[in-house]
Amino acid sequence: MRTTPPGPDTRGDARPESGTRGRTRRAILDAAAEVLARNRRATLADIAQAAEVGRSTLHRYFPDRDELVSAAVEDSLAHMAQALEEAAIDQGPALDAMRRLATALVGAGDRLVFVFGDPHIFEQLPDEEDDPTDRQVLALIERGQAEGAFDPEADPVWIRGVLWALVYTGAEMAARGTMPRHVAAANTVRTLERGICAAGGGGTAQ
Amino acid sequence: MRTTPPGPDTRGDARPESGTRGRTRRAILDAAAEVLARNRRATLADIAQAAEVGRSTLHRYFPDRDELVSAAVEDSLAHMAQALEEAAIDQGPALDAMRRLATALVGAGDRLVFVFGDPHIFEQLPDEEDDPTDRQVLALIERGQAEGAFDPEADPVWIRGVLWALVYTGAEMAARGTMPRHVAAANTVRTLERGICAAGGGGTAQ
DNA sequence: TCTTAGTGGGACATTAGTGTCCCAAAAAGC
DNA sequence: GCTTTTTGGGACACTAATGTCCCACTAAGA
Repeated sequence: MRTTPPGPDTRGDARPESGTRGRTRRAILDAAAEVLARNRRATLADIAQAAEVGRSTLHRYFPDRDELVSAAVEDSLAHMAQALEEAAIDQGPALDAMRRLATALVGAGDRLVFVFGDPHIFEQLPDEEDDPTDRQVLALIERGQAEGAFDPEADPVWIRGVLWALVYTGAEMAARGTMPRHVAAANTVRTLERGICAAGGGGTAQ
Repeated sequence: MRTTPPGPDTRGDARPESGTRGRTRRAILDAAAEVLARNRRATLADIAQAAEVGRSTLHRYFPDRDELVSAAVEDSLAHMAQALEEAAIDQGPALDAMRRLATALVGAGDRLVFVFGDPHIFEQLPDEEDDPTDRQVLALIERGQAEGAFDPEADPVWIRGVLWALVYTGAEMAARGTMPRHVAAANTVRTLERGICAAGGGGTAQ
């Protein structure tokens, strides 16, 4: 007599990820971010197909759509958090830190587009204030302003918005194949630093 | 005996928009852009409700979802085209033209978010190359580079991407109430001109 | 090799969204 | 005022998407 039904073993947290299961879960989450980034109305069947997984397998891992989306969001945020971790943005000059950050985030590609491309998802993120990733970014911005590296007159919240928007643009262009990733990253950094104007007479700011 | 069924009169193009019908159509298109900008999975019922219109009325104007979306996209593009027209971006110094353009577009708000926020919609726009709006924007960028106002080393396509991204950010913040519209527009222009760095030591490009 | 975990796919039931039709009532236009 | 247009809502059929279950098959691991 079998006591446990087939399918992924969810009881307890003892085994975090057993080989096969881990890989399947990965594949599904990756596919979800990729597919949903491009089409918010994609069906579960679309996602399963992209993950090269049966639709029933997908349901085995994520009982319903909401759970899948939540998990994919969480996973994507984790990816970004790790990219941010590796960029060590609390170290060195703020300008350099920002460069590392932008480069790292452009590399996060689809996941960025997925999470921030959909206002609906975006709005119901675990309170912005509480998100450690966001805190770190804001901290960097404020540090940069204090150091005199970033525009002191601009609202930090605005700068954060700009940062995400430009990184998003870079990630999107890279994902779309408009330009190779490293070029996109370089452009992002360059634009962050000087806008789109020529070196000399650019900022005739009021 | 009545020969014409109730509902909007679509025969011929004689009468472009009879008062009531025009207003209803407007309301639906506005609501569609607004609602879809915030939630791509919104249902027709959601849109009808936002437009303060019965679901059957909505169907009367737009037989199916695809037609509604197409019409809403077209309408939004028309709005932007008009904003662009009013900005007269082919006149005066490129820098000034860009300021006018950015300001005008931030004002387009939801419509911008609607059209450019969804890669799925965005990708199936009438060939980018053929879109006159886009041509004008690219022309402005190239003119700006020729005039020495815009960064001559940056790819015009990249600059266009940046322009849309920052305008989008401004529009979103205004729509979300984070800051009043005119502040958002000012921030957009300022960032376009000088990035996020302080005036003096900013662009230590590479 | 043998056992077990994990999978794919088919066959459903259920639901949510879509699209159609009709009719009484409200609004617009005269 | 009266006529015509337009509307909202209900009832409906239809479809796509979701979620559940089962079973045979395969890959992984002892």
